Amino acid sequence: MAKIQTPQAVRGTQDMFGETEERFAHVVATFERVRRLYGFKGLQLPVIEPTAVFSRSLGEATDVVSKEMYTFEDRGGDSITLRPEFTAGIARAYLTNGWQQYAPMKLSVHGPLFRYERPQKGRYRQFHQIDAEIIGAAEPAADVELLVMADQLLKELGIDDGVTLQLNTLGDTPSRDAWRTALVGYFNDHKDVLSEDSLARLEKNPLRILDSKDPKDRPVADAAPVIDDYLSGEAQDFFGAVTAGLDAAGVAWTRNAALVRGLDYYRHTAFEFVTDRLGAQGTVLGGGRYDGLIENLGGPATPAVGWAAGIERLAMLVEAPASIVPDVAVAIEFRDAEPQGQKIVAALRRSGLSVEMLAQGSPKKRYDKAIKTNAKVVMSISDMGVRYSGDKYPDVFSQVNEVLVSIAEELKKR
RNA sequence: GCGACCGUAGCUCAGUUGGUUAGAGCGCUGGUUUGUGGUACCAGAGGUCGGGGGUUCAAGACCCCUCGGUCGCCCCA
Repeated sequence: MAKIQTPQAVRGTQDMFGETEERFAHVVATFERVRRLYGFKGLQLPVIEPTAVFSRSLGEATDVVSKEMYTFEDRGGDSITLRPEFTAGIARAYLTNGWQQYAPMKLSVHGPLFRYERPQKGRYRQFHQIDAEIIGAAEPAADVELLVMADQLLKELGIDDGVTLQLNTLGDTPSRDAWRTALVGYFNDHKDVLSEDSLARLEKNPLRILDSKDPKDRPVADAAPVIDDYLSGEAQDFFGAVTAGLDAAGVAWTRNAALVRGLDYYRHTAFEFVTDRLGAQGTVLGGGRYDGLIENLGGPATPAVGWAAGIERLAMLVEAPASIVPDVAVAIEFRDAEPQGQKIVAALRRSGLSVEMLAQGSPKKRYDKAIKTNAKVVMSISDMGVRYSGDKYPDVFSQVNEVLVSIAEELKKR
C-alpha cells in the first residue's frame, strides 16, 4: 500500500491558530467596534470579480495588475480574478447596485485578498485587510473623518506609539499631471545617476522614484520638484482643510512630500501610518482620495476616499490578548462518575459558564489536565464526591455553587 | 522576478574532520507515587533526517536539482 504524500498548504497562505488567531480576531473585533462609532456600515463582497474590475481601475501598468493577480478562466470562459484589494470591488458594487441613491456612503469591509508575491515578514499571498471608504463625499471633512477613525483604531489597538501618520497631497488631476510631467523631465535629465530600479520606474511609475530606498537615488530624489509648486489654489485649500481638521481633532501627523501611492487612481490626500517595527513592511495602514476611480469603471464622476490596513501587520504589533480560559474545568477522576459529570457540566453550561470536561486518559492524570486549562474554578468528581475550589473568582464560584444546589434540590424531589 | 540563510520525532533542538542499531527536553499514552494536589519516578508509542539524483567502501553531514520556510530587493497593507 503506497502511502500518499500529504498535500502542503499553498505557499504564502497561513493556518492561524492559538495566539496568532486570537491576535487576528482581536484586530477585527476592535475594527468592528470602532467603525460603528463612526457610523460606517458593514459590507460583504465577493472574493472573485470580473478581471476588468481591477485592470480598469488599478491601471494596467501597475505591478498588482500586470504580475500579481490570481486570474483564471472559469468554466463559462469568463476571466475571473481573486480580489487583490478592496476598493475596486466596492466601487463596482456601488455602481451595479445603484447605491448612488445612498450617497454619501460610509462603508467598511474586511476579509481575504490575494496577490502572487514572494512571501516575507508581513507579506502573504492570501492576506487580510480591514478597509473603510466614504463614497460620494467631495469635502475634506470626509478625509478627516477617515483619518481620525484610523487614528482612534490604532490607539485602541494600543499600537499608536511607534506608528506615525505621514501625510501628503497629490493635488487634483491638473496639478498631479503637471507635477508628474516635471518629475519625468527632471529625472530624465539625471538618468546617469539613477539606480537600475529607478530607471525602470521612470518608464512605469516615476512617482515611485521619490521614495526609493537606494542611497544612489536619494540626492536626486530629494532635490526633485515638489508637488507644492504645482498645486492649484483649489488643491492647496483642500489640503489645508484636511490638515486643519486633523489638528482640530488632535491627530498627530507629519508631512512627507515624497509619499505617493502605488495605484494610479489616487488624487489629493495620500497617507500612510508607518512603523519601523515590522522590518521591510513598514506601512500598517494606507490610503487616500480616489476621485477618478468610479469614472474609470464607467460610472458618473464620483468623489471618494478610503484606506486599508493589513490585519496580519496590525496583529503582529498588538500585545498578545489574554488567552481565553474556561470558567470551570471538571475532572472526572472515577470512571463510573461520567454520567454524573455530564449532568453537572450540561447544567453549568446552560447557566452561561464555559466548561471544559476532562474525562479521557488515565483517571489519575485528569486533575492535572484540569489544572493546566487555567480554569477559574477546578472541580473534581470522584468516588470521594464532588469537590471544587476557586476562591480567586468569587462570582464564578458562587454561580457554580448555585447550579450544584439546584441539582441537589432536583434530586431530593424524586 | 532577483539575493542570502535555513529544512533531523507532534514542538524546540543536539548530532564533533563523512564511520556501527539517529539522541535530548517538552508534549503524548499507560503505570507507580502524592491525595485539594499544576509533584516525582518507571515504561511506551512516535523519525524512509523535506523530496529526487550524485560523489564515496560508507552520507543526516559533501555536490546538483526540486519543494517549502525565514529575511532582504522589488512591490505593497
